[in-house]
Amino acid sequence: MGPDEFQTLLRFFKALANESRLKMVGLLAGREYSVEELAALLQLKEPTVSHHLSILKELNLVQLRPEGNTHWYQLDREALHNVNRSVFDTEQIAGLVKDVEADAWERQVLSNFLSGERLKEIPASRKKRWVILKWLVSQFDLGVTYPEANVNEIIKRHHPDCATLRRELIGYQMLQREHGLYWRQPEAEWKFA
Amino acid sequence: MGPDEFQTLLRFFKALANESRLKMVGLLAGREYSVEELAALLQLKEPTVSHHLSILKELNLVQLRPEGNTHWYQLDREALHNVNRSVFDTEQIAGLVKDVEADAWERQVLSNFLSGERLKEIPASRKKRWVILKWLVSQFDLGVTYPEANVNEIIKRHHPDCATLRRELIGYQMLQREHGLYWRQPEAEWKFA
DNA sequence: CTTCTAATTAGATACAAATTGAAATAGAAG
DNA sequence: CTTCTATTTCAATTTGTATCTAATTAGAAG
Repeated sequence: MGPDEFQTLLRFFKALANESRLKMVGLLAGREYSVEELAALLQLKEPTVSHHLSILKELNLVQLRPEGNTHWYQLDREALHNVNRSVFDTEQIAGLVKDVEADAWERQVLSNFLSGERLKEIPASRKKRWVILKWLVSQFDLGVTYPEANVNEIIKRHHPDCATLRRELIGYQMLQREHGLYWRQPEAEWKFA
Repeated sequence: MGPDEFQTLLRFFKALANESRLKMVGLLAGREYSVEELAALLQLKEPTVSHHLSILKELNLVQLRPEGNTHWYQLDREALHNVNRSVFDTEQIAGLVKDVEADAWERQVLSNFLSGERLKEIPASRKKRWVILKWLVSQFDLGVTYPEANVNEIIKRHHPDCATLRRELIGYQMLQREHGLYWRQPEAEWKFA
């Protein structure tokens, strides 16, 4: 389900999210009504009813049968049923929002805490610290072993407190240490908890 | 389905008839999100997201799982499914509007053309004339035979043109005539066409 | 206890939609 | 052709809702 269908679905909900229109759908499910009759039943003026009917008509929810001056409207059950199926197949709901960028939040955290290559401060909350550390560890190359002095130097390019950040990287197992040598771990090995 | 359920249904449509909320439902169908994350993903401020979530929450469309300061929300598929069933069973839709008075239009026609017991004018359109004649024939008693002079007299209480009205009553077979005597027909015998 | 973080609530503003009276249109009737 | 009726279109008003900033609450961490 793509963005087009999302907009269609949205228009459908907007159409039925109105007391007068929802009542009209209920009435028209029973039998045909003219604009005049609907206006009387719903206590509205004809122009108002006509406006609502045009909205339902655009979505093919109602059908029009002209007879002289009178326009008879009735519900198109088939159209209603089609929308039903496409809406409430819960498997598809998740696909509605393909256009929402999945990592927007992480990019926002980065842009909040970074000033160019410089880390303005270390986030206090674990969730955000995680995002920053992911970025920080990407400054190291995979498959390369670094002596501690080298690690500190790289971190200091971005923030003065290299001790804390190094400890955090180890804690989340983004960086691994053995015999005073450090190397970057693949993402699968990181531990959030 | 009574008026309460109608209002619930209406609130449901209103809840989903909003681009931000519909996207949220789509996202939350996939996994849990915090308010902060949703705000970033949808490019909204946290208070706005909070407001939308409260609307979805009132309808039990989403569930809240607090964890420290973070509030994790996710979709309640069950609730969504329940609404689905109650909505699109088209047999029930007609019942939604029990509260709409079925004869509101006819009563309006009567009040437009009557001034007390007096008929202000004879409606030109067939639909409305039918309503007026139904009322007029109710002035006669069932099972009683009236001579023409008597019929005219009764009609003249409401409108001077008793000839036209008498002819119309006969035409629609609301009144029956034989050998100069008239009597009222039961409603089943009337002919609209 | 104080500080910080995430979420909610309150108040204000701006945008979108519902409703209506008046005017225009299309068809029926005289 | 003119008149009348039902509907629709148009313009203007009102109502309602989404969104924001600022202030408040509840929980965590120092």
